[in-house]
Amino acid sequence: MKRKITLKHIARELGVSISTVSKALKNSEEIGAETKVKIQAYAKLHNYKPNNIAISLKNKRTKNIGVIIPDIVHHFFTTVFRGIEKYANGKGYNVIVCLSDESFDKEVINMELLANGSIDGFIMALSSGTQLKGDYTHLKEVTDQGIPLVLFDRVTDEITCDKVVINDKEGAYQAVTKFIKDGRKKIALITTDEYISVSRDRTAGYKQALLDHDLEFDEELILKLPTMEIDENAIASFFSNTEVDAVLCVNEVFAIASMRYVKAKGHNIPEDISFIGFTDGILSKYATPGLTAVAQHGEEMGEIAAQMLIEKIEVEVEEETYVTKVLAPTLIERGSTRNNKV
Amino acid sequence: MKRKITLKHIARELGVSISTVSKALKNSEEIGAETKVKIQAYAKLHNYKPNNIAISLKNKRTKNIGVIIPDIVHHFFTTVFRGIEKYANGKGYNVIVCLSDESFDKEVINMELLANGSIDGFIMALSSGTQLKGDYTHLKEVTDQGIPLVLFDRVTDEITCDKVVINDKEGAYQAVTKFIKDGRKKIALITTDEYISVSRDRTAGYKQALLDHDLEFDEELILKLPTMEIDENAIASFFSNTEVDAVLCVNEVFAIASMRYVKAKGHNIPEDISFIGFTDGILSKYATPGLTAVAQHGEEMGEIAAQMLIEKIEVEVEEETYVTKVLAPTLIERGSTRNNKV
DNA sequence: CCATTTTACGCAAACGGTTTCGTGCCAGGA
DNA sequence: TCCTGGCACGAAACCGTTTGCGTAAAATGG
Repeated sequence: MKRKITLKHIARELGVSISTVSKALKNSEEIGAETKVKIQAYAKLHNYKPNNIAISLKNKRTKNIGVIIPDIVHHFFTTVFRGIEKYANGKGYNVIVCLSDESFDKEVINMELLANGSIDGFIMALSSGTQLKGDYTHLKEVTDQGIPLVLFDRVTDEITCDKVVINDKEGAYQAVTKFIKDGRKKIALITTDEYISVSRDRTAGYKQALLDHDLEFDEELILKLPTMEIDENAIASFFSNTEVDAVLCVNEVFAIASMRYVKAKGHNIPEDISFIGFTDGILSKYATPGLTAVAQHGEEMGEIAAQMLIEKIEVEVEEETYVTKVLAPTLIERGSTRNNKV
Repeated sequence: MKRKITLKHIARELGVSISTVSKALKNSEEIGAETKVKIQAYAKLHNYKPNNIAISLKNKRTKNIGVIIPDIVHHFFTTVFRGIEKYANGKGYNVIVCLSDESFDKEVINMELLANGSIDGFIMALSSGTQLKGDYTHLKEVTDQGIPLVLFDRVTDEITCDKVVINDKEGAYQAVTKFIKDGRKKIALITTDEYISVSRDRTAGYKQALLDHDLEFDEELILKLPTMEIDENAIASFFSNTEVDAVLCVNEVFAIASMRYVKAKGHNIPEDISFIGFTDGILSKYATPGLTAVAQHGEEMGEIAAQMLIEKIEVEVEEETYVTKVLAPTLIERGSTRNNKV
């Protein structure tokens, strides 16, 4: 077992001082050519690599960024993460991921742990627990310490920091407008509880589109599912009691589960009922028929978040400014809406 | 902006030495009750938290584990990651993720970077690039340095370390046996290139099951897709030229794409053709009909890998022993095979 | 040949902790 | 009064690097 070699080993072995070794390896002008060659050769031979931890301590820079997301199993977060990792890696940063599991407590614990020197900045999407509780002191503490923070997707106005979101209201608006253009009149919305910021915005877009096209807003046409898990019974009773010809869902799982139900009941998609779902993930793509979806551009969002964060980490300014970048959603048309290919 | 406070600050402020503060905060018996109370109160008031980096340098323990996987967007890797994160977090470890993107070079670079002190151990699944190249010197170097390593899913015999895999051969065997019991005779296999260890094992299980049930093995019934991306044309030409009544796919995307194609061609599933896919992911669950799948128990695999790794990190033994844990796959029956519910 | 500059390196502090080993002081015992 | 012991704390080494500064020895100049 060849343990890692340090400057000290090289110095002792070659009979020079540690600082000489350090300088020689940085090709400093201070060190004589002969000595440099000797030291560099020895270092290469023994595969010397400086210890990251020691360098971090010295520089107060870890080259790590912390990513805290509710869940990695959701396709959207996964794509965002990939964008973050890609950009960060290109800039020489590593990514530490913590899953909050939608829990306020886990979010707080993980942040505090990482904030004690392990990372140079955070990228995060708020857990539903945090949004429900409305308590953002853990974020405040982090920003107060001067640790850069970028929020994405699930954000809050309570915290002043860089943010990147898609225009959820606009996405819902586009979807509903598409339904209306296709002649739909009874447009339903399947969503989660209001405390999730994105659901709130999407509901607003839904209402706005109805209003703008002189359709009545009807509470009966909205189904709120309290959890991300599929409640088959709730879906069944909703469709039995409500007459609809189009359904907008705030995520693709809701959409796929609903499509499955109405297909089983003998309805045709998109002839009888159209569907649009948020999140253009793998399910939308491979569903039969393909699910028309509001693409959230997760990977791009991740790259932008990472770019904003690293910018804040690396450049010193006397007066910080914060921006909220709003990405435009894109409607990807597939077979679950009228007049389209499979 | 309240910068992080250090022992030095507290010491200076309270007129004691740094070591006194350190000991007081650890509730050492050496320090007088009065002084301890005073120091602890001050620390709490100013929210003192020790710097992780400094502790890492001192202890030569980072409490970080490195996870290197080919891609996070694949459901299987995602679930494994969740298992790892869950277990590791419970043990006070953070997880640094690097994506190799199926590339040998990225895998090597990321490993070398992390190996220089950033992590206490690695958990990884080999990239296809690495398996294709068959070069494992970067793994060897890591283990030679005494850094614990656990491989999962995509493993190699060339490296001596802990491993956790599912019995891929057995999974394929079970699937094919299921087909045969259902009366299928022309059983196809859609797979990737042989250099991926899991594909090789699954192909072996497929062949073995045919042999054991006196069915002829026919090369024509195997479709090899060179990349993970779906090649619609290859699928179309395969099904046009080959008569099959059952299809085993080495991942769910292949299965879903194939099902879609044969459905579009007017065949009924499972009446005319049955399907089974590996990876029991979200697609299998929400497909219509549901895809019968070989569950790989990713989350469990992740937990076990993390457990094995942390065990190796934390306990010192004079003679290391390595085990390969083989998990049993489970066939999850859904509507894509005969005699079953939707 | 002596003074000055340059070369080539070492010392030591610093990053933020932990921990071992002293050490000054006070109390108690003889 | 002197010695001993324990209490309460401080000094310093250490983890692995970086870097400003000091300084011998060599080179240069006059």
